[in-house]
Amino acid sequence: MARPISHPKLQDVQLHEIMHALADPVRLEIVRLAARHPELPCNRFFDEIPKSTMSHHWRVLRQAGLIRQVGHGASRLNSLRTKELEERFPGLLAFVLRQRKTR
Amino acid sequence: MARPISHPKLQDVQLHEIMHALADPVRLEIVRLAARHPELPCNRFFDEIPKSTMSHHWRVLRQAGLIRQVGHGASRLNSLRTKELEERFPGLLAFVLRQRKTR
DNA sequence: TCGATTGTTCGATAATACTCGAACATTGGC
DNA sequence: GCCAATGTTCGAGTATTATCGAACAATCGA
Repeated sequence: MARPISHPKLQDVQLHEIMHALADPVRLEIVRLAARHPELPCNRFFDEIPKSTMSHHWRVLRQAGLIRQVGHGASRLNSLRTKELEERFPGLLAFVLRQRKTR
Repeated sequence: MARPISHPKLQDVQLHEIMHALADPVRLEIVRLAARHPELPCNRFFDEIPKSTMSHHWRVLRQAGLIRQVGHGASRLNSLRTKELEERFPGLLAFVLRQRKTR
């Protein structure tokens, strides 16, 4: 059986933890792609980055409460926790997604 | 004479750098206090934190473009770069200041 | 000029984070 | 069962960051 994937309650997530998760260009790009591509597998669009590195970034985002991972076959489908984030950090996603990709 | 204090142009600041500067509870608190107290000296309200540590945090915020420091006597007065930030990262300050102090 | 105030800089230490290869685990198809 | 696909975990190496005392610099008032 697949082990359960643990996600924090957003109520327990502090703002500085969110900021830390977003303080990396790759993770910002992941968030932007996840916004455009619901149920995004972990390695799509990131062929040049080793999968262990990607796994690390996904875990940081998950532990910060930004994304939710659901096992689906051999894959994990990643989705932004849009609604929950809006309740806990209103305006956060809108702000991040409004920004252009960092040069 | 006082050496000039260097501040980045906000156009050169990238989002992940802003996020990194805000990924620390002390610095978030500094920003919130700076919003309420324009021209805030570096060590006011932070008696329990060593001044060298505070100096470090102020520098991080300054280099990320979040605050501007102006020499004033033996002090440095710190102010949020509110207007410039709103142009470069619209909604950022509003978002941060909307959040409660992290528990 | 002396002393108090304010803050920076330097150096050391500890902690944390990023990257990535290798090995392992899980799943689904054949 | 075997294999390919997907992703995690582990460990190591590197880099960045946080913290803080001590020494230094600048300013102002007496």
